[in-house]
Amino acid sequence: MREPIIFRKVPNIEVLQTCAQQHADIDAGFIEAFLILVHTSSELLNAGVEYFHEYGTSPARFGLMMQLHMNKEHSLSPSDLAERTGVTRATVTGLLDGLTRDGYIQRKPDPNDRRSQTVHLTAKAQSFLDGFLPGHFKRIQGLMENISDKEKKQLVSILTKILGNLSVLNRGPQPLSQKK
Amino acid sequence: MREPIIFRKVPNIEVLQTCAQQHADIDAGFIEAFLILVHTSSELLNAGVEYFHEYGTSPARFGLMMQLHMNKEHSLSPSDLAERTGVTRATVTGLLDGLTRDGYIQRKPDPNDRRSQTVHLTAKAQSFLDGFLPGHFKRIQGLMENISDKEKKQLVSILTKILGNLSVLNRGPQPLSQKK
DNA sequence: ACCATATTATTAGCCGCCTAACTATAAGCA
DNA sequence: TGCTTATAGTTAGGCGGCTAATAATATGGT
Repeated sequence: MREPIIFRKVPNIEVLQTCAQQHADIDAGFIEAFLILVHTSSELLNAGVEYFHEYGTSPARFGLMMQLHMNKEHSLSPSDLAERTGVTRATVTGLLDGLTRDGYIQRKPDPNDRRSQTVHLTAKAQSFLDGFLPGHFKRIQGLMENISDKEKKQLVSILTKILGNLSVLNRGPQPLSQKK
Repeated sequence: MREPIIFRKVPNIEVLQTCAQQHADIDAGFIEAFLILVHTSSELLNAGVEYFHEYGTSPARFGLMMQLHMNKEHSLSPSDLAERTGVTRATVTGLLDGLTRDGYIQRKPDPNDRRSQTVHLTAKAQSFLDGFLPGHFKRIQGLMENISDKEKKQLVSILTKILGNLSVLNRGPQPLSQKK
């Protein structure tokens, strides 16, 4: 089976780099580090997709089920799920359709708000998660465990710095009045 | 505009972690580092998607155009493009359809092999790339440039280690005979 | 020279993501 | 009270991934 691609294998790791070299004032080292970062993560995610697939599910579905699983009441509204997993409500609708069809969740009308619903895990989903989670965590741990504590700290610190750059860049030159 | 999501915002950064704590023999620190890695990269990619979008293109289309741009003959077959960008030929067909429709590339029959084609950048694509590339590289550099050389090396070394773990895991217990 | 096999591009259909538009309901205010 | 505005979920349609199947053409072995 071909590995799924989350975000281009690597956006042209050598190509981009060769090209970068033709531009003065660009340090190819930065570009390289960036590409390796993106590449590694994309490989991790691709492998994850395959792993989920072997267990008959997907990252998207798993995300929803985990949110329900971890919630006190074991139920949330579709809007909540969208908010917590970071996708649109439209996307959640589609995913819930599939999960319902396959018997992992159930939608019930919300007694307090007739626009709204509550989503519940079925017994099938519960037992799926019980079987799936230990291996899932072990797998992730296996991917990281020859990383020393010191390296772990370095990694987190560097990544945090990069994330910071991103949000500076995003919030960029903000409009002065943020009208509400 | 809502930020696009490449791979779930973060696969439930606290949720997964809280849950991991309930499993003995799992070090939540590893899970955390993993999630931050994936999260950072996903944010970088999401921001990238937006940036490409502002310029009327997408990472996928950019990838193809770059391959053509960097190639000596300034042309490649769809199969080659698929191979180099790491997506299926079917995906390339679709992307080329769009790029053709919008006037960035042209398909020509391959004189040597009647199954095959050669894909060429148009003048429009050339001038698009000329205008786009410098800012593109500068943007990436801006995301990385408060990372010291030492940190850059640490980052690359750690990521390489993780990549290594992945390929060990993938090639896992290999069948003894690799039948061609 | 021929037939089996491989390769090229395309198609059809699914998934997960998006935006935009719609319906129904709730909430807030004049 | 009734009108306006906001919110919940769905739908429709597009994009970029994928697999599997297809037609046309090359290639290789006997």
